[in-house]
Amino acid sequence: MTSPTVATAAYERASPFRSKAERAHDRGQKREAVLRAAVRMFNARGFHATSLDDVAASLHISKPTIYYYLGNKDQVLLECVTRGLGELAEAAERVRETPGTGLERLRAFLFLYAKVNMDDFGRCVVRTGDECLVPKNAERFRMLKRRIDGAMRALIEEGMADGSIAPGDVKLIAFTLAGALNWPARWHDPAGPETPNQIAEKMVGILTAGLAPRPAERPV
Amino acid sequence: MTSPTVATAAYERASPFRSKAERAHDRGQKREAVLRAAVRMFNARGFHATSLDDVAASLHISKPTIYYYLGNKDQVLLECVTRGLGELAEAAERVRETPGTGLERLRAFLFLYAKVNMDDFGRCVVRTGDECLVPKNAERFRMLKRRIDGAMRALIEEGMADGSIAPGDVKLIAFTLAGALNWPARWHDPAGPETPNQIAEKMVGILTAGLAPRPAERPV
DNA sequence: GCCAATATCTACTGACGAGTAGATTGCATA
DNA sequence: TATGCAATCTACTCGTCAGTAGATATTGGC
Repeated sequence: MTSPTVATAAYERASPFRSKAERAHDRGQKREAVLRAAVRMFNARGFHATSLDDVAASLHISKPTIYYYLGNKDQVLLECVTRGLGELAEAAERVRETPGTGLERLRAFLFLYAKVNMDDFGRCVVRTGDECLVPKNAERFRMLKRRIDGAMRALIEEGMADGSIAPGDVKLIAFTLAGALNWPARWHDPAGPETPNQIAEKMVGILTAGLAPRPAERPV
Repeated sequence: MTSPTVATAAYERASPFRSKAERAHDRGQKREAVLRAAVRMFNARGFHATSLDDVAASLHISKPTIYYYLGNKDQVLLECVTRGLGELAEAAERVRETPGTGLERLRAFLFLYAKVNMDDFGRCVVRTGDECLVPKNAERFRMLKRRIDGAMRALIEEGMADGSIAPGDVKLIAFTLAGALNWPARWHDPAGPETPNQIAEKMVGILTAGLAPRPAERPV
């Protein structure tokens, strides 16, 4: 954690005296470590059941250090969910450049969406209710979630327009897909046998195809 | 709440003196009211963020009265989720007598499952994590959930066996379906325009058919 | 009219946990 | 080498809340 990782000459790298840039980098690393410890514990025990003393203890530091790096408990949670939602927004961004039909693009998004939800910050988004945050932060949280939902609906509409998705209630379809792909945030065990990739792939397949069997592809 | 509802002669019914049965009935009603108030508040604010003092205040009673009727906070929560899981078990039971293909029977179950999840106790099941309960109760909670999951998987397997459901990973299909149908516990607003019946119906349709359009039914 | 059971309250204890004050240490640069 | 900034700690305050002790009606049965 204290070893410099920015590009420096060898003799500098061995020196115990850190440059300004190195110290800033260190600081960033520590901030990151604190955030990660917090989100893991929030996910494992729930936000209200997690005390900042516990989080601090897991890193062998004291509570004021958390306040030094991240601020109060509410800000910690806000940053966690903002990270998660940022990852989802990035997924939406990446899909914007994906070619293909509406369905193909939606599938690409759903796949990334599912994977984020099996990661620390994504899981936190799913597991956190508005009621955990103070009103001002909760408003921001809702706003960011609405944006993701909007991206998903846009893809669904696109698919309906080009005929690659069957017509239907767009809002309810979005909620159904989101619900199905959020759920792994509750049950997925990173130590389990199946990787997030495999799970995401299969789930997207199930949602695309539906339960009822499809007639075999007919040659044209 | 104090009016007797068991069958009694008219003069008895007007009497301010209640019979043993009537008093027992009253007591049951009160117990029920306390449980309902608790589950509503748990759902609205989360378990940890809800104090029993708040629950008591919402009924214009005092905290010890809750202990008198229901026991400690953990027991209250356990009873809430046990109720919800009881409703789901009842749904599974009812489907056992439903005729039809595996898919038809599964659809019937999913429909009831979705509706329970938009009800007070069902919502509580979804919103409650194992980590909210003391270990002993959490174990019981998990066991009851496993039973519901087992019922769903059995129906899926039945459908695969009779060809009404496309073959696939049974466990993951069950999780996908459960996730999608659990999600309304988070977003559904009973005061909203759509009834639980309508929502449940549409969601089951989406999951059965899948996103991709199906070729029009071909006449044999 | 008295006893026991039922139902409910007020008023407390004890623990836990968020958040802060202020001291301390160590490095960095003038 | 003195000064100031960065990083971290110990030791508190204060509020909240689960859970309890024990008092106080009310009422039914004898």
